Amino acid sequence: MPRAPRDRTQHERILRDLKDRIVSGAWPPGFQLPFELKLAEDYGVSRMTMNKVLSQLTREGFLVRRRKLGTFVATPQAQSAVLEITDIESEVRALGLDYGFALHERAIRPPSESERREAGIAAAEPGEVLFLRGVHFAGRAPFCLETRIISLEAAPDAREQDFSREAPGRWLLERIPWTSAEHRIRAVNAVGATAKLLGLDPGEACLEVLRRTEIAGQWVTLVRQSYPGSKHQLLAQFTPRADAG
Amino acid sequence: MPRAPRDRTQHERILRDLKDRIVSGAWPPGFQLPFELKLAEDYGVSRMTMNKVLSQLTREGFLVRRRKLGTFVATPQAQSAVLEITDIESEVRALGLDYGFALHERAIRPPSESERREAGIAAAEPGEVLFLRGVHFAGRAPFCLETRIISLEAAPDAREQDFSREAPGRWLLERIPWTSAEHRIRAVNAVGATAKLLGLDPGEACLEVLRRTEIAGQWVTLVRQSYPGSKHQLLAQFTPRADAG
DNA sequence: TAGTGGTCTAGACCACTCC
DNA sequence: GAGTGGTCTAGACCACTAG
Repeated sequence: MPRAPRDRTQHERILRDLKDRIVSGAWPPGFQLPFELKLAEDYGVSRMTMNKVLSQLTREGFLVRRRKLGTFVATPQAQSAVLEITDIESEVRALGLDYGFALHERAIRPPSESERREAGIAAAEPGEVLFLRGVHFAGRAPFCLETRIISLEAAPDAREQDFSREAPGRWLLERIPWTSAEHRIRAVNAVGATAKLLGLDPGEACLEVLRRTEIAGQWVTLVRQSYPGSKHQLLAQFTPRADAG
Repeated sequence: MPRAPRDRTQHERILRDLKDRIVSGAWPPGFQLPFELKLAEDYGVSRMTMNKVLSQLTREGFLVRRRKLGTFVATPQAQSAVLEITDIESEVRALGLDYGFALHERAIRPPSESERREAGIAAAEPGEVLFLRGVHFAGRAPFCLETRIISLEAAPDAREQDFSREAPGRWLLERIPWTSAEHRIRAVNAVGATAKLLGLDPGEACLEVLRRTEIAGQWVTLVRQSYPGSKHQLLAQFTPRADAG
């Protein structure tokens, strides 16, 4: 056939076709596909186009390719979920609620011992950090308690910034290009100030997200966000696998 | 220059170079790149190779491309973390601990109302599900309480399977190719059977992961995993953005 | 209408790996 | 050595969109 009838592009149509065969089980794990050149002929495209499709399916984890041996349907192993975490203001507004932020503490000081450890700051580094603590509101209800330190070396402009109304997360997001970060997610019992600021009874379960962001190996910010456990849940959407990048 | 000296491939070398410029801030958000053809000439490659690089950076969220206008450095917005979730046995063994699984309940029955709702089973569907509840052990300590239902339509072999020793997660993972799934992560206070099976005092915080897996639109399994909050945390590694797939 | 990105081709050379 | 995937080229046409 010379050309596809109603598909957007050639490789899209082939991609869909191959995925269908794999997820339907018609091509089970371990199945050997025809060789690249043969597939290209079968689908009536050039080898380059076929290669594009097969490369993408390999990146996505559907296929395994080995020189001289051929192309095989992969055995599913690791599952990678993509956890989308927008800034909290967007999250609250997406719920159709008014958003607000109230700053409770602000200080410029050297990082504490535990902060050094968690942010990965070398003991030799003499710099100061901007410490912030505040509450995000959804409507009139506390939505999230945020405790954060910001590297004044990575973000010197933060020193002059007034975060009494604007949450630091979005401010940073718009200015600092981050390259990597790390999440730790755990459940804790709310105690003391955390419980009080979130309007919880002591002992209620909280979802705690600890995020460390860095740019090119240097830490930018370390933030701990506590959500009332009963009122919040993180959503993660699965994809077959992350690409190698 | 006719050819690169010591880089694996042309597009790898260009990819690295462009990423460096973006994350270093030399090309800030909003910066307009030279046109594709110009870049290809500058780097001494064909337009196809250059396009491959620019397409990948666009998929990864570093760039935004618009016909007629040009190519621009993207403003970072949504952060997507890749949450790697291996099966629990691997997780436990990675900690250097012995792994064990103990099945507490097993039943074949129609899904309950709430299970229907959470798994997305149409009321019309008459099928039965395999219900399982068991505890994963790390050494002698309870590591995770798992409550699961499996679609006997999607996985008919599960009916004959004895899960008294082997956890159903890995069994499924090796047999059923999944196409998508969804996570809900929240914190709850342990009560009743959950607390007892995990060896917790009532009221202690638990991390609860609810996962729904499907293949080609049909649900396969719905599982609720409860971890003692104080002893477990999820780790998520950041990447700049997920590709569109 | 003109210029950009989006896609595709036919052919080529190389690298790896099994035989 | 032979056959596979990995990469690259030079050129082409198309689709979208700003002006």
